[in-house]
Amino acid sequence: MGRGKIVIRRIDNSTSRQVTFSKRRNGLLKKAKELAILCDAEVGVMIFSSTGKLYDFASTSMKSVIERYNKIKEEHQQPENPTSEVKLWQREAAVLRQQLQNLQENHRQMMGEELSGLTVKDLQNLESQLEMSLRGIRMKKDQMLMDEIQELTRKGNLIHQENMELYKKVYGTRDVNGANKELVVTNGQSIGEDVHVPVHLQLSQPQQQNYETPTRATKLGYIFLHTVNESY
Amino acid sequence: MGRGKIVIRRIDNSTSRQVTFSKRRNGLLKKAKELAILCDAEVGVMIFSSTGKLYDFASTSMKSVIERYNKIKEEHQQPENPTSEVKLWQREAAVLRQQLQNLQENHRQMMGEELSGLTVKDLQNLESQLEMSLRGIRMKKDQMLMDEIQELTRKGNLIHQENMELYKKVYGTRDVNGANKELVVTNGQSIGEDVHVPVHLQLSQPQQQNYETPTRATKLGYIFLHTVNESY
DNA sequence: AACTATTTATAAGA
DNA sequence: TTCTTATAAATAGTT
Repeated sequence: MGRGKIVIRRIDNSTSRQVTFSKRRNGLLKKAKELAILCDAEVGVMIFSSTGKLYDFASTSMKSVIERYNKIKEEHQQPENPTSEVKLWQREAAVLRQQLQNLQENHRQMMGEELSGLTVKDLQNLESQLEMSLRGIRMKKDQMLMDEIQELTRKGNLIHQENMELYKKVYGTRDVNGANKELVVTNGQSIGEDVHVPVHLQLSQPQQQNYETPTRATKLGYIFLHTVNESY
Repeated sequence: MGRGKIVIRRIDNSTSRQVTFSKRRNGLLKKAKELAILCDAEVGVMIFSSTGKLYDFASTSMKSVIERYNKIKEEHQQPENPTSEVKLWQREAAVLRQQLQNLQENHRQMMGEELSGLTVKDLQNLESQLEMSLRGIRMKKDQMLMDEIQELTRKGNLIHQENMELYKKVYGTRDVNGANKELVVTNGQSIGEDVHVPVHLQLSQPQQQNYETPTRATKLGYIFLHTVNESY
């Protein structure tokens, strides 16, 4: 229900994720309220953002909802005494510390450190993973550079057109072409209306399989041209 | 969002109320799931129908959600908690949570995910890092495979020598060489005292720069041999 | 924080 | 309950 369809998986971009969180959180809370009113139901909703902030709604009170929940589940939520609260936090810290250690070990392995415990199979998996990451990162980087080039080209064209307009205003339309050359050839190179000539930009280490017998091609005198996007 | 607009007030007709409850309850639970996945949030929803039946969803577990809820509520109830031990542990948990988040972000980037916030420079650094890691991991993997080959060769030689000894004991020293040939040529290939012939083992994707004009080399009839270690 | 083109949810009817 | 369908509502992408 938006400009485009989305798949339900974690949103990578952290800004988008936050924006979506804010929108959908409000939507969820609103719908919870409506359900409670329309259908005479007791509803409780608790939402913790990834930064740990709490957003909640309860049609009656959260205490009541939780108690009713526990009653149905036939469990007991002990009313915290100070001693058990410390223990709670200690357990929390222990869990976090464990997660941190696991992730750190994983991270070190991805950095090519601490490989001693691994089997050949593990190493191969790691290798594949890094190759995949590398491909993604290079693609992203190249795309950014290409976008920048396109943007610069666009701006160049705008300025060029502006110059044309200005020229006409100054000199009229007589002999536009002749005098124009001096204006547009500013940097020893003309900025075309739109650059369609493919440029070989070797932004990343090329993968060998992307080149079909380059030696033969060059031997035959071909000029080996391709756009960056075709490298992947 | 239906055939007609409705006002949010208790639905009088009990059948309609029941039908609407069923539809909207499913909708609410679905949206709760989506929010949790899309935005990496911890979400808990509890719904009691007017007949007292419970429907719930928790992205992690309801126990965890309720505990976290109580934890946060107590934090706010007693901002000046006299037991500083609790605060100590809370701070510890906060620090750990922050470290975990940082590492997770870093890890995702190394996995080629969540690259949207990065500059070209960041991406280049990431790329170099991964290339370095990859080199280390490949070296380690190849070393392990080489070690295994060496170990197998060593064992092969030991067995070979053992066979020689046994042969001597059985047949004495007469005509050792002649009869020996039949014994050692077990697998169509002799296990030498020590294998000094370099073997081309393409254990990893070769880097193009490691090959000096291979086409020319093969054309000239050279057999392109090198040990694995020379690939790096 | 608004805007809107789309998708999604759902009210009503069968 | 379940399906269908017209319409309201939510929201993804954009500005």
